Amino acid sequence: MPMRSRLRERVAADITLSDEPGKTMRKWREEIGIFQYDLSKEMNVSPSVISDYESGRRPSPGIKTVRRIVDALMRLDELSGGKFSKEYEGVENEGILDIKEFPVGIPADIFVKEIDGVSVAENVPPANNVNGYTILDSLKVITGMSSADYHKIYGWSSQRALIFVGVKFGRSPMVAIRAHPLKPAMVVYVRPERVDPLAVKLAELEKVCLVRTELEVTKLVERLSRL
Amino acid sequence: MPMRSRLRERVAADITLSDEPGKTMRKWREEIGIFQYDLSKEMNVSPSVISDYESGRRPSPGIKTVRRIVDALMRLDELSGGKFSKEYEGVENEGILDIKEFPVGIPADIFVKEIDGVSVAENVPPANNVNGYTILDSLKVITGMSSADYHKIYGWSSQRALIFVGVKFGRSPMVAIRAHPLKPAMVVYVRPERVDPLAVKLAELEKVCLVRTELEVTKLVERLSRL
DNA sequence: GGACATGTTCGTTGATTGCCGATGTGGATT
DNA sequence: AATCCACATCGGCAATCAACGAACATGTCC
Repeated sequence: MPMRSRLRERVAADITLSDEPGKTMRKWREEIGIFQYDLSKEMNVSPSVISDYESGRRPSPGIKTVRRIVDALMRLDELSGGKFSKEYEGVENEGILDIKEFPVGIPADIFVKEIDGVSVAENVPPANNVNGYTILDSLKVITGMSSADYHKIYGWSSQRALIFVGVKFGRSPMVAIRAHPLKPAMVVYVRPERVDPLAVKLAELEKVCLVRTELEVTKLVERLSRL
Repeated sequence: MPMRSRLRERVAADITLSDEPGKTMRKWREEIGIFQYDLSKEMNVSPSVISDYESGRRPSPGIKTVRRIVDALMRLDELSGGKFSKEYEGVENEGILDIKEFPVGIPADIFVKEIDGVSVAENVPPANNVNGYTILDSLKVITGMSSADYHKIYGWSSQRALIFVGVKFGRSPMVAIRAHPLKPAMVVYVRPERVDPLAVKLAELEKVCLVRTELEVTKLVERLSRL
């Protein structure tokens, strides 16, 4: 239900961090092109409430209020054809199949259980929390990504699971991880042919926990999306 | 003073939009790796305050509070070597020299005055507000940018000023604008040799106001940064 | 002038926040 | 068992927010 668009986040951050949140709220309302009245009706409040915020009488609204406002703005934009939200979709990257952040961290063991995962490396301290995941086409990542783009894999949190599909033995992904300065909390191989002992050794060296799963990718995405 | 990093915005949005802001706050504090105590000292409050938020007793903190927390987190990360904030800098794009959003919209006429601009096109309704600007190297934009990346120029608001440097007659930039579905509110040419009448005509057709300035780029950036 | 449309200002009321300090807890360490 | 450490819990008070509705201001279009 809580749709996660970049626009939504951007507007929320802009208001939250503004010195004059009221004026920032107004900026976005006007940019989207709706009236105080309509916004207030969408939120089920009286129009004066909007005006009070925008004119600065309430200089530090609660985040619940900000959220209601942002979501109302998004809905109204959607109704009028979503001219706005559609403009702000990011460009997709070839090798990255999916990338998400969790609003709250998830304990590693629960994450593993949820994807029917089996731990492969042993000498790894039980990872704490997983804050997000990235699903990668391992071939495309290795062949087709410029080194400058590598950090994109890590999204907003390095404490994440990197999920590789199209893995044969799992050597190259671990080598790539070894080479990169940022380390994930967890690496997942989806239906690998088998797992090379070297990959395991590298995982232990880097202290990332290495997991394999036999789930299909589609199934995997579905499971992850209801976390 | 208010530093504008992508990480900062991301954390702010994440907390503001979270169903459980407390848990989200905790997620980030732990990810950065600091204790409640240290965070509280950085904010000059007692440690129980942090705990109260994180444990959810205060489910809708004001944005002033969120801001203080986020900024304290950023400062603490900076102190410990900025491991975090540095990871999240975006990749630079060749043709884009600078791109910023204003927290509140700025009336177009004030914007023009601020950069010693002179209006060139006439039959254009006085633009409303300018919400941000992008400074572009006109040559590189035309030769070196893939069409998929074009939307990046518009950042977060299409109601913005596109500022072109390295302009000869100003034909190609206007042609490019004509071709693209998104239109800026204003186009600025920095020290053009002269302005082609066709460029003016296109500007009038597209209803974007066209401005020239004789300011140096460095000077321009400086002026814009204190808006 | 009159009738809308859009937005502002303000007094008020109840709910919630912001903050503190004291006290409690569960786990390491010694 | 004694002592930290990191954090949770709670009562309580002042400050602020959330929301309403009525009155007020400006435009602008007959």
